[in-house]
Amino acid sequence: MRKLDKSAGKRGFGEPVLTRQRKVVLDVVQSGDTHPTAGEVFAAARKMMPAISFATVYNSLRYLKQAGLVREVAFGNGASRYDRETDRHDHAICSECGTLVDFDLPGTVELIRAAARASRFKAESIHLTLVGLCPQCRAPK
Amino acid sequence: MRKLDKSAGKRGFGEPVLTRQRKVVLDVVQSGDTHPTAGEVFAAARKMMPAISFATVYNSLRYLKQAGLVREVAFGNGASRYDRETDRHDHAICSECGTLVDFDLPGTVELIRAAARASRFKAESIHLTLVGLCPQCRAPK
DNA sequence: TTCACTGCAAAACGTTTGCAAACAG
DNA sequence: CTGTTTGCAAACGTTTTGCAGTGAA
Repeated sequence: MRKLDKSAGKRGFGEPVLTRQRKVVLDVVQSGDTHPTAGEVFAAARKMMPAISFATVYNSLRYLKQAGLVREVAFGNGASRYDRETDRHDHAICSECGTLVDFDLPGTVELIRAAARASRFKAESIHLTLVGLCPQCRAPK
Repeated sequence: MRKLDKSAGKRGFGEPVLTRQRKVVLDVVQSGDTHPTAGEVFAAARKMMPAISFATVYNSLRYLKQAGLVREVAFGNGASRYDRETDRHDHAICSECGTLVDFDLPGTVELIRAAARASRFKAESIHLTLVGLCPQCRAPK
């Protein structure tokens, strides 16, 4: 799925244009398995490039997302979080500490088919989120 | 009318109260199988009670949600939508027209167990959302 | 030069909150 | 009378946008 470039016709063959700032933003998202919010990405990016602006971080995240280099995880109406893992996967969020982790559930092909049947939709993607207690928070104190 | 849950701890005594405005808001949410946004609820509520304010609609929705009478469906960072169906169920959202429908997927007990195992979380609830084309949008015009 | 990208500030959007007045018990 | 709820407006957090200036092909 190389679905880049929605408007800027000129550019070569759908190759992502990684400017310095976009590279910084990408590095931040990829440099850990946390799922930073845009604000957190901004703070981290600023340490590498003090002049970068909030808008550029947002623009970059949007660009990287549509370029398929990061994934946005929008959960509730709070701040979106950004995920370096771009393949299909599921999320678990801790109801106590807010930790968000990726995991992979086998059998999603079957799942998506069952969901499509039950909803009568033509399936494009399926999103599965588990809410519960993360290993740390479930541990007895 | 249903018995309300008073276990909400915070307030000392006093039954949860369905005031006129809360009743109107509840009626709006329950009077269709659409999943209105807070703004849409506000618009509809105004027709029944022209003096009702935006803040009251929000406050009422929050109240009704925690009283277990409506369910909030927060999807992405857009506006939350409100669902009269309070039992566990899944959602399908149309990528073309935005239609949101409820459906029920059998086997979610097994699913939640598998997800808990894969994530090592202690499961509380699981949310499954299918993105695709609704029956209308998939149909040839 | 050209054209996309950056940075800034301000707008947009959905939601919450502070407060005085209205109201229910 | 006491405590809750309302309505208003203003504040809030997140994201987008308008626009002038920058910088790379």
